[in-house]
Amino acid sequence: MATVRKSKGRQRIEIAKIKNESNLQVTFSKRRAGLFKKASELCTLCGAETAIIIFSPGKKIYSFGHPCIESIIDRFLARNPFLNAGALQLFQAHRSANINELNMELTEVLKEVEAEKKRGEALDKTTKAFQRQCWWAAPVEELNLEQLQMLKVSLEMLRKKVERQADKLIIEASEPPAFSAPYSVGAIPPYEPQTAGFDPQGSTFGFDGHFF
Amino acid sequence: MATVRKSKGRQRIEIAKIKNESNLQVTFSKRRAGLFKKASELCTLCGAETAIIIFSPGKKIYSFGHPCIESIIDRFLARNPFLNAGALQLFQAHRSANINELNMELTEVLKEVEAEKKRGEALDKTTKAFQRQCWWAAPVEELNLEQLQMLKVSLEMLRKKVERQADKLIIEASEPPAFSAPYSVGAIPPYEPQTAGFDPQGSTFGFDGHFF
DNA sequence: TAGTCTATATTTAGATA
DNA sequence: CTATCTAAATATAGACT
Repeated sequence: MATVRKSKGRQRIEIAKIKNESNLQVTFSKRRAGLFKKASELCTLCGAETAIIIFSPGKKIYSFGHPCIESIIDRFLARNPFLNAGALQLFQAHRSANINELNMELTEVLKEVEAEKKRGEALDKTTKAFQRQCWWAAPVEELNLEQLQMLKVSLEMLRKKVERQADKLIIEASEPPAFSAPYSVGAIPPYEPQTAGFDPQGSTFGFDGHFF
Repeated sequence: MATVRKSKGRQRIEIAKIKNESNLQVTFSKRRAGLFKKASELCTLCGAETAIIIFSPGKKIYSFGHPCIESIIDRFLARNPFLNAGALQLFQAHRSANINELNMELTEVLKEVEAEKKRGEALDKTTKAFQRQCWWAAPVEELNLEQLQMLKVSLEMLRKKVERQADKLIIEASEPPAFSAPYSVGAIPPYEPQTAGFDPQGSTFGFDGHFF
């Protein structure tokens, strides 16, 4: 009697965009889980520090990080301050006057910081406690003078972002605020992936995922 | 005649820190490559956007990103502005006077930005060109009013970093500056991992990889 | 969307160059 | 560190719950 084959087993698939929407979803879930597991194992086996961020096709965000995703990102950014520095300068050439003004402001601010620091406040215990905290404190441990300057560059970048966004807001009505913070998979031992739901507010968020 | 077995094949290993330094290195290389490949496949198969950052046990940095690691990180941070916000407030409580001063400065700066923007400069073509650029431009496309405020928080954070690091520099001699920018695996089709060598300058960088 | 069950495709430990 | 080879360990496509 011919017993019906339950399954043909794993089939080979071409590495190309899956067209069947349902299959795509299932494959995404399974492979995302697999990827996180592999990352977790890499961390444990080799003592590596790993961060993974995934935006699903539906724009949901999933992340993994050990020992702490933010600290890893921070260190990455600190070492990678501005790949587009050349491009920025080009941009600045078009607005150099205003930018110079802003830069002077920035210098002022930094001077203030210097001044406050020079008042000689010793590092208090609170500071130390917080340096044990996660992302924003961690990289401080590693910053040297040069990296500090990168931070300064980052500061300038942020200002530009704010500035450019402000431009945007003039010509676009802004969306209603809604925020939910993504969670990260932090520790390894109890390996357990988590999801962060963040629903883009409709098509105003319509980002096609390609910049070039 | 007994033909010598060339290999016992893949052996099961315990998922725990590999003690043999040589094995650890080899396993790290192989599994890192495997992880990047899996990530690449996930992107292609499902149209996901993925960023991976790995710090090797030797503190070298490896990264993967599609379509662009910085844009993914930026979007992650924009949605994840400050998990430690509560902790920060505690910290601020100890220095509220000074912090308030700094915040006022910040407000000033932001006001300036507002003012400049209000001069009504239309977005020029240069701006648009640059918005097609990678990380620093990309997120601007997605920022709403609320996210803009997150940026402001980030700005404050950066200032604190600078400030705290300045404190550090008082009590520690700084290392000689040396910088090399990490590369990223950007596109998928020709899958090809890359390495970024960044040698920490000796034990002053001695970071044990754990914050807690 | 998340599990379960096959049967097979892929990855990779260990040895070696 | 990178590459290759082998055989065994894992991951996972497809079908179903």
